[in-house]
Amino acid sequence: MLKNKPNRIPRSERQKAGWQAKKSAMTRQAILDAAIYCIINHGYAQTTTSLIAERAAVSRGAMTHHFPSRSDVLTATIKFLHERRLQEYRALAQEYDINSKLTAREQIETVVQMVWKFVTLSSTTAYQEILMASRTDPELKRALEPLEKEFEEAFLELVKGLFPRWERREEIETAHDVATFLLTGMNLSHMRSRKNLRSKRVLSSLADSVEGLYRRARRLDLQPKG
Amino acid sequence: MLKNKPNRIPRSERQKAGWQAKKSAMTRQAILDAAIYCIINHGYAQTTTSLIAERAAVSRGAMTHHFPSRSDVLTATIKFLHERRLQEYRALAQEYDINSKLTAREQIETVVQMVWKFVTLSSTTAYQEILMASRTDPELKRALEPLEKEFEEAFLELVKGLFPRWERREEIETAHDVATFLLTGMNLSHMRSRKNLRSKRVLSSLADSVEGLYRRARRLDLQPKG
DNA sequence: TTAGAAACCAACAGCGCTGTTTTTTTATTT
DNA sequence: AAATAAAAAAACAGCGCTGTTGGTTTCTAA
Repeated sequence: MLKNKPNRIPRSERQKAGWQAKKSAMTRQAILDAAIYCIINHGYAQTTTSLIAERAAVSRGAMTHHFPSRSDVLTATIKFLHERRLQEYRALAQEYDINSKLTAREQIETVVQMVWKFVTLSSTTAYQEILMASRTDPELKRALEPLEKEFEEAFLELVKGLFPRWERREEIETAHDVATFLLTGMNLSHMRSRKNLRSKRVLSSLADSVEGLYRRARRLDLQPKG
Repeated sequence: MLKNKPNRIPRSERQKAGWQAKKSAMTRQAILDAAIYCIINHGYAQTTTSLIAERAAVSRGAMTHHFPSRSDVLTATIKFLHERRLQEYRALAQEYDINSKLTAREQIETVVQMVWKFVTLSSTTAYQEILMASRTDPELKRALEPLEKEFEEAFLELVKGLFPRWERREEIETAHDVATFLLTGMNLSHMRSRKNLRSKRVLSSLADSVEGLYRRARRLDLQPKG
């Protein structure tokens, strides 16, 4: 949804130099936001050009001007989503800042909460829609591949930054993999019965796993000739 | 693909009583098989009626006779898939039969392998396509809900059958949840680097988790006043 | 063997989506 | 202020998918 429709912007603003470029960027952004909205609320396959344009409050023709074809919009959208997810993750890492006075266990539980929060974000839903679609869409797959790789690396780096005393790459990477896979899988499952109870137990078991990996890493760090 | 095209069946067979019913069941089955094939190879959204009919080597009109609308085919397909998945799981449970001479750890590793095998089956891929589509398709969601519930229960029952000595419901259910969520998530992730190494480590960590839950359950079983 | 039912097939009409073309509006530059 | 460029809008044509209709073949039962 285009929050600042150009014709609603005061004349003073609209006469400044560079206004056209600003306006263009605005509608471009509105289109990308709308595309993500549609992917989340209607699914990837149902995200048609008309639907995006309508949501962005832009004519389809205007959209064509910025993105000649449907796949152009969607390619740009996945790149934008990629950036947004990185940004959201960094924000979460700050929000769930690990207080150094916490015990190792408490720190781990905090990070598990954080990853869970991230995995249940709507931008993750959008990503999963795209990931699933890419399985049977070669063009999308090609566009997504480098982003996946980059995201994986950035994600791991961030987690490592959260545990500065956790030096061994092997265990922290495994812990990270276990956490994301488990929480992603849990998020996708509907758990049609006793959802709260079960998810609580799963989260606790996950913290146990990570703690086990952490202890092993500490042990091997202190006594490197294992 | 209709393997036994009616006109290729010998006259002797075709003159038996009840032949028409048999033929009808055959094409119905061919349609359902084709639908699953299409969902796996083209994705849920791209699974059109024409595509299914073509794959099943049946005219679209014939298909209409069995399933008046697209959603009729797909509803029948998810029910069929549901049965097939239960059946495949039972088959795996037999194939990976737990030898009672194995240690607890070995038994656990075997079951982890089994669940991994199940999760990477193509029928699971089909299921995930449907699950994902159901998120934004209310009709599909309604049709899927009871099946999900039933499958969850049956799945848990089967796992419990594999560990007769593991009595406490709480831990075995958690172990089951952890295993399926983790393996589902891993299967969905592409792991763009060092896939083999990482997945091996994740599997081993999963076995550790399950083992931990198992040991706790044994402890609490033997000493019930904890 | 024949009437009627079941299964199957082909063709059509309506609809929505995409991509293109044409026209109009808005901004920039000299 | 006029010329040019950029942005936005509207209209159109082609295509594939769905559901429907009318007709043909194949089976069953009297």
